[in-house]
Amino acid sequence: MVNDNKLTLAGLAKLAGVSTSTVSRALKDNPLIKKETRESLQALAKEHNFSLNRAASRLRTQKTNVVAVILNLTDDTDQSISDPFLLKVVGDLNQELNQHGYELLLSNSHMANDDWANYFISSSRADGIIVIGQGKSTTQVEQVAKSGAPLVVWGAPTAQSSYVIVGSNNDLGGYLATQHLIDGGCKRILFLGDPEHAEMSERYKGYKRALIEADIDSSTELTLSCDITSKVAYEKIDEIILAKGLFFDGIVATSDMVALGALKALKERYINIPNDVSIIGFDDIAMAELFHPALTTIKQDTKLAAKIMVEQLLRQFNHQAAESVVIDIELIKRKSTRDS
Amino acid sequence: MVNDNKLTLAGLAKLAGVSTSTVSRALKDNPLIKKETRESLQALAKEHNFSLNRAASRLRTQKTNVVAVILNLTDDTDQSISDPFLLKVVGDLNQELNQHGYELLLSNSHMANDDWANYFISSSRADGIIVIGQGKSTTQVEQVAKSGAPLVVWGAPTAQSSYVIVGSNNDLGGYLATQHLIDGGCKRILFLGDPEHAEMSERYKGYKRALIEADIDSSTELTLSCDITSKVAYEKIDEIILAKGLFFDGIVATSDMVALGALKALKERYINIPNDVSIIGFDDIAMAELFHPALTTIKQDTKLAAKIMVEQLLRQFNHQAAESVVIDIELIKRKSTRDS
DNA sequence: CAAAAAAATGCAAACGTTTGCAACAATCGA
DNA sequence: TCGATTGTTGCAAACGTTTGCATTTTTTTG
Repeated sequence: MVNDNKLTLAGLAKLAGVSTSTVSRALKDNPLIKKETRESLQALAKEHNFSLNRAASRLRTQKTNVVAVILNLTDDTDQSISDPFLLKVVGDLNQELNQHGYELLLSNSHMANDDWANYFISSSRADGIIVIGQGKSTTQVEQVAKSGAPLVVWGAPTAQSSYVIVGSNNDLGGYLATQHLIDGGCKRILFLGDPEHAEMSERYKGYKRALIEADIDSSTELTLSCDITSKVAYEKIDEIILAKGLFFDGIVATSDMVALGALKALKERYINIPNDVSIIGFDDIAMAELFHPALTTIKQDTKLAAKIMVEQLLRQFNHQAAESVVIDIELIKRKSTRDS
Repeated sequence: MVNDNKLTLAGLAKLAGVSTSTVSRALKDNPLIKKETRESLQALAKEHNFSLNRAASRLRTQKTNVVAVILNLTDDTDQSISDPFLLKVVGDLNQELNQHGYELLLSNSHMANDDWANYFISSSRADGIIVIGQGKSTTQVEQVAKSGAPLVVWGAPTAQSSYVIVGSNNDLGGYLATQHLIDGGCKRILFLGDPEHAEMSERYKGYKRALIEADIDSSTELTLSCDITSKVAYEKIDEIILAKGLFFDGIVATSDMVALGALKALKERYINIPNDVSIIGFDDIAMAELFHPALTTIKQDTKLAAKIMVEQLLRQFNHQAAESVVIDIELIKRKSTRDS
């Protein structure tokens, strides 16, 4: 069963008594080859379970059919590992890429090489790059963009960006989340997250806007900057209550993980959710509804996001114009907030 | 900045006034080349930020430096997406592979092609395969093994396996988990999971053994077969309580996600955890301690697992003997079980 | 100082595809 | 029946590296 010297196109050709060009074309179902020969060659290939040497064809065609997906983590913490949302995006991208005949080369920003365009594209490891998350610094991404390599990033779409960004309507998300709390009667609403982070800052804007429109306290005392992990969120909430007491009655968290960390801190103090404090998250990870109380959140549609990202990347492969796109979000009402 | 016709080895050679062989060797720091020329060529390469064409070198060397990682999902449900544990393993593998100069090509068992060895290895897309999860059917994996391709699978190690399996000591895990519940005073302990699944059945064995040793009810009435998702676990617990009432006082769940689904079902009925029912999970996902009560569980060391899997794969690359290895687990006591 | 040994570099042949072009075979129209 | 047209296949040159071997340069040695 194991044939040590693997079969090549030339080998198959000799077996069939035709030239390599014929076999090559036949296997790609090229109509240049007579239908019968095509079919018989395909059958022969299957019989000997032949498989094309991808290294060779990539060299010849200068196309890899691989897309590098880079998890752009914030430097300090292993956000990737603790945040199911990003990994869900990876999973959905994989699905979508496969459907278009591409494969997914997984990387993260902790890799040795910093010049992504060079490392992935010039070296012909991949045809394009998808970066998940803008992190705090965008220098690496901008470098890729400048190199002209096909690129799509998941983040906060802005009009003036020099590269294609696909992302949720974070501003609206922050707005709707905040408004939902207001509707439920919250008067002092905490923003919990990292306003330095591109996406999060959009959510922050929406939060601010909702507060101002409703003429509710929007003092900066209410914005609590913290990393996007449940652990840090937990600690932040814990220490601020210790320091100032329970001076708020609502929390807009920038991610479900953050919300869940906050939730834990509150529940440990026997604070009633949602009556004493309402909490709303962002993402709608699978676990959100498992918690008690089930987490109200702003859902990001990762399936659609993956579809669009791949589409925009393919457009670049084909030298068509690609554009940033904003994806609709949706308020998912559960039990961690009061009904309006 | 964008040089449309990329620089090749030959180009660099011409620039430096040497031969391609010299440049090739110099860039690999081959001591055959005089140290000074080596350094000057490396500097030149960096200056023009040259990067080797990987397709070409792969073709020439017949080595890809890529490892295919296949998420072996159970057919029906998207376990990958909902289960953070598997994705954590992927993340850790990525880290570990990178450290050894390999890249990670991500796939899942839903891909079109079923002949993994052919698709990944013969086609020289990758040098080896790591399969995460044995699922219910092992035919695909066995086919890879038979092909002789370098292979490591994450699952339930068994002595008589024809391929290398790395996995936790599931039997011991199940045993310790059950014993912990017994120590806490539980008398009727439910096993919640899928005994058909390789790893889970090992855990089941441990569970049984602990019960029998302690001379506690181990009737099959107490084993509840369910898929490895929180949703199904939730439904199962819900419906069994509806049908039979609360006839148990402990649950050994085969994964944290399953445990969390059960937890939710119980809490919705205001059943006290851990006093009315104690619950213990398996995996120790990041979220386990966020829940209320924080989930007691059996921790699987994914970092170590990744390290060992990669090590065993590299051994196969070097034609050294590789072997299945069992990884120690650890009981993490939290709040969903009573102290002994 | 010449010959031998050692060190440094270059030549050229692979690796396995793809594809423009040439060549041959079959069909057609007049 | 013979050119012209169309349909089918083969030739051979890339694609950009790596590497055994030959060749040149430098160093050593008697």
